[in-house]
Amino acid sequence: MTAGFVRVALDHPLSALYDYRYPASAPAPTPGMLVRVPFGRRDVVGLVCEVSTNSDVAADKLRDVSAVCAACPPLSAQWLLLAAFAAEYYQRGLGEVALPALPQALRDPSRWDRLLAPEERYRLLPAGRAALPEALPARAQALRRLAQALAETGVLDLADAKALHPKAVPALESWREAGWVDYERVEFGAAPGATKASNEANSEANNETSDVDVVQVPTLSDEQTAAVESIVAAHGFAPFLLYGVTGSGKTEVYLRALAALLEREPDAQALVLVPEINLTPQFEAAFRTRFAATLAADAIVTLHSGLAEGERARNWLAAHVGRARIVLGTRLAVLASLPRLAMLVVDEEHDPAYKQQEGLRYSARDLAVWRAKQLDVPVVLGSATPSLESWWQAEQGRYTRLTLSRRAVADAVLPAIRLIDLEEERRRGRASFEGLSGPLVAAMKARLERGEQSLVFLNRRGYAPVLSCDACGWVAGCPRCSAYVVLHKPERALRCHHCGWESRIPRSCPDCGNVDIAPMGRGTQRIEEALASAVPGARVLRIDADSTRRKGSAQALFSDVHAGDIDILVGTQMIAKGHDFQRVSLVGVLNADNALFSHDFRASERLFAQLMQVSGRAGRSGLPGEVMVQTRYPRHALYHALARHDYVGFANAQLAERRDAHLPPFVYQALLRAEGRTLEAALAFLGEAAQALAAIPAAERVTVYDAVPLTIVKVMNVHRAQLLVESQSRAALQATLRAWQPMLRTLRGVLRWNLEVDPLDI
DNA sequence: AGCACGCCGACT
DNA sequence: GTCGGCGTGCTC
Repeated sequence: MTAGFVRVALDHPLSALYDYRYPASAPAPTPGMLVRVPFGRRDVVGLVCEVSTNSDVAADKLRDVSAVCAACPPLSAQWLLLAAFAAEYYQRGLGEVALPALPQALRDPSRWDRLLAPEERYRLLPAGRAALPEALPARAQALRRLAQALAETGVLDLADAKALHPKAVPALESWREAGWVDYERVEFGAAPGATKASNEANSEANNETSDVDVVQVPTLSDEQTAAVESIVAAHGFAPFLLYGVTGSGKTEVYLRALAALLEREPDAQALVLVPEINLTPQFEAAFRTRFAATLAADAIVTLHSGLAEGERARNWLAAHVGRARIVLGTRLAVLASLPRLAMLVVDEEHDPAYKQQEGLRYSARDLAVWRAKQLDVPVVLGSATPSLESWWQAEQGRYTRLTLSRRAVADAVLPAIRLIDLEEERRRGRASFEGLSGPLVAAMKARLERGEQSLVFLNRRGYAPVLSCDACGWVAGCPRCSAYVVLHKPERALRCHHCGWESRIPRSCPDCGNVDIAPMGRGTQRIEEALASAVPGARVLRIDADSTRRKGSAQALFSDVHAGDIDILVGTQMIAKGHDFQRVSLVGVLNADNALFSHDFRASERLFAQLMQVSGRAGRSGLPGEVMVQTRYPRHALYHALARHDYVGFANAQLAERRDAHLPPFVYQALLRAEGRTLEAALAFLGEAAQALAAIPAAERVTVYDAVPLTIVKVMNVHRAQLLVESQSRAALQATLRAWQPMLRTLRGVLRWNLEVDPLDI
């Protein structure tokens, strides 16, 4: 006896939906429901996409839905359309898009009950915090454990309490009568981090995170006012490109526009995307402070991969049920379920971090624009250096451009940018020390004397990128990759940045026995070491992926900088983004030249954005800022534009070049990548793929390039090559790719392959 | 993607 | 004689 059939999407590479019988005893089926189904030999969670009274699948193959997640409201039809669009556009199966977009905890049926049940918990009140430690007899171990658990986080889940003490309930109830704790029952989906902030017992913890935000609301500049007014006045789909120089107060524009929206529409939700996890705490603090009076604390939630599974699921559910009004997150948040989404913001929209580089390779910025269009709502893309794609949209008038041309803080002007010609320094015999030129060292010393901070940017971590032998030319390479291994001095190791392989540093050359093997080139560790002697007395801190490996350590390191405990900060692009350093008045840029001559046509766009971004860290609070760029090509057009802060000139010149060279955004591209045991196998696969493509009718308007090895051909003993296809017509490219995939599946000889639409790295 | 089945080389 | 290598094929 069944009520009917459901077509279910599963996280599985085939695009097909799978039919299951739906039991009559279960609640009526609807699209968007989560179900547990048997699949092959295992049980998986699937998403109901269609409900039907019949099925074309043979009766002996059909199996039953084994459980229904009834407590979770179904995903909306609009969310299903978003998933379907992303699947189609990025050439994936619906299930491959929809299921990974859900929090992991929801994909585990054994956690459904706990996740979706109302949470019962006790909250420690200030009176209890003071009185409890005194009130408990020293012998009462179990009671003390309860009190301690309460004191740690301020709340204690009923289930956890029972695990700590068999008679926890009567104990907690007696504390409640004494006015020490409070009992609360929280509907599922509430965000615990958010409710915490509303409680005075935890207000200290809240203040700690808000050291960078300004509590009073700043006055807007004319340009900011105009930008806010345009956004607020928008109705329907309205894409804005908020082009604002670094420090011009783009965040303030977002805050005002969001405040106006949330006030006008009491149910509306907003999605705010930031490029990386490091930036969520400072945004969250700013948002919480600003909306403390108007929004319930649990109406602001964050979504990013740094959250624990449980918290991520609760935050996701808070958005899904509409309790969260503002969702602040990294790229994965663009796929959150937001039933009343009314505005989207993408901060630093040019940032490559918005592009997912594995699995479903989506652009969160592009999907944000799509969602805005689907829902007929405004979307604000903010950047000091917009992506050429977005800039071109604005040039054509498809996006409304809002310009903030001046820094927001009174007296804060854009920093002076000075190019230091390394060739000339050398010709004139001027002293340089370990890659730090004389003028840069002198400038850092001056900052140290004035009690100001310097920032040194070098996009290369480790001590030295190469270890080589002078005598025989041996170079330390990775045994598994076609790449040099990087010398890491503090860790006393050679490390491959592509596969993680590590070895001890050899004392002599393994080939010829020469003991004079020397590190070549410089990474952040070496610069950190050099700064200690170049600028005596300076407190130097390094921030890069190595120094922040431990969870949460990046936050701690950055707060040292904000607190003024650091004189010179050296680091990779991690230090370039978003941070509002108050005392930094000097930025030094080392070794940026290699990106000038990259074969990747986007390299100069990226470099320009990065240098503008890092330059923007200087002089934000009104101190005169200075940027020194060490280069061997001081006459390069990119540096010229940089020195004039001329994004517009740079962007228009780049666009002209792109147009002449038939490059994006004037063509649409896709990349087929293959991984084989040998390079020949990978290339052969791509060759056959190119032949197969020629047979597709829509491919008439598609250009296929020769298959080429990737720059790093071998990673983890796997050889990689790629094939670029492009077209002036997005539709033709899409149609071609769709017809191509089944052909690719019949080809053999390769370990793996994948298709990427709108690739960023070529 | 998992997870089976299946058909050939080096080991208790 | 088996343990196990990864090629091939299937999952409602």
